[in-house]
Amino acid sequence: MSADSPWLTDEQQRVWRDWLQATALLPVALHAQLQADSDLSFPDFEVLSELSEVEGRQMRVGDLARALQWERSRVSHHVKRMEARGLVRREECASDGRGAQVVVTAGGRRSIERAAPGHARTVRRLMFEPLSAREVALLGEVLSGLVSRLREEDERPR
Amino acid sequence: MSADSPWLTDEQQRVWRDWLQATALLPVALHAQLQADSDLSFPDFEVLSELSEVEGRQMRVGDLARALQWERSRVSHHVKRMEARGLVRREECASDGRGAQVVVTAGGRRSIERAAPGHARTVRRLMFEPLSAREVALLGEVLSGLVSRLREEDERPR
DNA sequence: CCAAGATTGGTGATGTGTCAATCACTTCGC
DNA sequence: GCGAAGTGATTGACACATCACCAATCTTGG
Repeated sequence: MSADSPWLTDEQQRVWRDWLQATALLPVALHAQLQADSDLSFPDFEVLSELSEVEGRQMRVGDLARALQWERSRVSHHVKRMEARGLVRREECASDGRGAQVVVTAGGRRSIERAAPGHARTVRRLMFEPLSAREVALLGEVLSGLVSRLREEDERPR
Repeated sequence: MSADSPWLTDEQQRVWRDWLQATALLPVALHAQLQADSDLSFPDFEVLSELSEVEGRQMRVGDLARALQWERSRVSHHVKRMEARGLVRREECASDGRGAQVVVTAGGRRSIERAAPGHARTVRRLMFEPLSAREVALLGEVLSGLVSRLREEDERPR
């Protein structure tokens, strides 16, 4: 698979491997930190972060899905598990009978407050502090280009 | 969570979001391409790639795990599923009674041969071709630094 | 008003990944 | 040789993600 078709140059090959490695290992590191400081998984943390940023610490399922860029059903499943662990609560929505509000519980709030500082520190330590300002800027450009290509790709009728 | 503790600068915030986005969307794009050309998932593809590179297209479970940097049990589960779909076969190992060889079947070989060119094209198109040589080089440096920090992190007694 | 269609959220099935435990075999120290 | 420890691989339980589908509700054109 390396000689027959034009695969990747050696350098590209190295970069690609490192990309795969990094994208595999970073979640592991973040998960480990979250577990050390709290009982949250990374997805739990994302949900609670999003909810914590709004007035009342609650949000409709669909809005949460849009904010996180998750599928609705993923939110639904995940919220169910989080509810079972007492991190959030579901409430009926007054204005729309179909709707559901996801509300952070006191326990959920405690968890994310315990987890957040270490999480921030870990992201900074692993990802940003070792980079120069120029590197951060360039990485940003590369990633934002990549993201926009990936979004097009995603929209694309197949 | 943004004002109280020193979280991330606005720029870092943006880069971080794009990182998360990119690492979420790229697998989706690769998966879509693989499904279009073959019946393989990305992990299937990784397994078959690794196996295809060695003499006899077969490997011990543990060696496969090391090559892919997967947990043994992940390999075991995954190989079982692939075996059910006729992509690989397990064989007893002659030299070590505990061991098992994972062998690519004819069907597995057909699948990866159908999938590989499109996969390579997709990686190049999305990841590399839009980047300048300098960007590739810099991305490479950033990633390899990140990977080595993550590896240390992973070793670290906790 | 009301039937048709869209939207919201949830469910079950399936595939995937981790962890802890287990089983079978090998190796090592005596 | 032989028991203890180590190693290779599998398993089961669970967390997570996606997909296809469904029920309830809302909205809208006639």
